[in-house]
Amino acid sequence: MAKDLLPDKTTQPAEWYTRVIQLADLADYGPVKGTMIIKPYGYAIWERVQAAMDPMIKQMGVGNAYFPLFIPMSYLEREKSHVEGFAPELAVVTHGGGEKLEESLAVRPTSETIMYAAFSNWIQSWRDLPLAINQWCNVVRWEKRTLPFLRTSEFLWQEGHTAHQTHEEAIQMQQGAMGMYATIYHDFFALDGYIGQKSTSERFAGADDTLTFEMMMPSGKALQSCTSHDLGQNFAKTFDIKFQAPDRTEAYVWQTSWGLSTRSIGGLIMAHGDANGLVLPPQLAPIEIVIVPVQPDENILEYGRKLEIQLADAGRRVFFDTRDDERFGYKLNKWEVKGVPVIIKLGAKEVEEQKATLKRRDTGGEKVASQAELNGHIEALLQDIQRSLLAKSQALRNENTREAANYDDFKAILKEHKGFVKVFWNDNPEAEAKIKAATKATSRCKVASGQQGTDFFTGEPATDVWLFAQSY
RNA sequence: CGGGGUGUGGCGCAGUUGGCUAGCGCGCAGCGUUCGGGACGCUGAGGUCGGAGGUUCAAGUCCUCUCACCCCGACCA
Repeated sequence: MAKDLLPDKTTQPAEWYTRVIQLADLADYGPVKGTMIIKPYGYAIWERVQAAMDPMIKQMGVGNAYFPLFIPMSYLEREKSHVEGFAPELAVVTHGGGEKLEESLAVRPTSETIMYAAFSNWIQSWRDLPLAINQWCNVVRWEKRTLPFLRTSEFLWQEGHTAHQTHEEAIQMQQGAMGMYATIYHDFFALDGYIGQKSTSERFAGADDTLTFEMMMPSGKALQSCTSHDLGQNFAKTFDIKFQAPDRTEAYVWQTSWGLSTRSIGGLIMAHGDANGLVLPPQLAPIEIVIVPVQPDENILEYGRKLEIQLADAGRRVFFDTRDDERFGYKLNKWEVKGVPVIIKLGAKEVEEQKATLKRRDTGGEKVASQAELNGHIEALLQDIQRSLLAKSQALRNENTREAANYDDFKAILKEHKGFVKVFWNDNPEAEAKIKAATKATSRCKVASGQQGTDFFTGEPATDVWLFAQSY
């Protein structure tokens, strides 16, 4: 086992995390603070995410486009709360071609403003709606404290931006996007969390309403894993995005925006990783199966090549590790740290019996399959790994969700366990600031409303149920 | 931005009250022996000590300035 190579995950989570990223060859640090070089193995995971999500985005009627990296400062300044939210973390270009620029340019922290200035020109009639654009790109937010994938100064994401005739249609889009994200997290990342609304102080700068997907990490901290915003008509009014309706009246559009970033990979590493390194869900694994020969023996190699072809023909992402300068044990550890879901061990025994020994990464369990049954076994095994990783994630979430009736309970739970604390609460920024100062926890999302209860902080009647947690 | 810490081959580190040619482990290259859970031997390549200035016969080591990075907080997908 590779245990010795890694710091302990529970007692040294930060060291474990950064070390796994290095050992699994996912990423390296860039020369500028907070930047990272995503290496081919790490980027391949992102490509799997893109391959899964891009068709879903298109299915929602959203087309891919590309908008410029540079945004005139005046654009950002048009929407007041938007610029207030992003100003502290902007990277600004002041010089170009050796000369000081007339107007400084922000490196996009998100693309609402530059897109909506264009939307304003593109939208005249109700026939131009809905307008639905997505872009896969990088954005820059000058973060004070950074960690690879989880919080980097530059990160990759997709951002969807839509404009609609009615508020109902916009809300449907907002919810549709969040539904897609939930599917991606469930079915591909094998991660579960809670979907809900953000509080006044946590919502996106410029949005009327923000939906979020909040996941629990093994450390007891929550990770905001993606968001989907109902922008109302805030940007429509500042960017003058109007259309003429069939009844000849003029109206502002209703807008949404939604994004999922490479932070998701950070969540994946934290949530599924173990003492031996990365554990990848098969759906996102660049390599699903690696075949490792016990010895560089020609009979074994020949048999391995046969299995490799057999699996590749069945559509599996398989890699046959034929390096002859690394020994068997070394290779096993190498691939385990990299989180490959299934390792096939091949030795003289397997060749003779025309079998294969399959070892699953998540549990470490082994079984033997004949060559004839191999494809079926692999298929079932990959599905089972995917399923049980999701179940594990759900169990972690459930075990770390506790209810508190009052502020004392609340503080006691956070102190003892961290995790999510479920409470009745009336959304109130001042109260939230006080709670945060005292406990480091903030509201993560509202998960229910229309119930009967008592605000855990003020003791007043409340109808909304919220989750609080410390967050990454 | 506040508190703490670290800068010496690719990585991890040692280097004493200043003293000779700056070491060790891992990794890397070549050759050989090995090969069912991180093998071993031999040979070899690779650093001018974060940077600048200073003290001294002599600086990795002392002084001044400076830069970078890491960890802990406040800000955040």
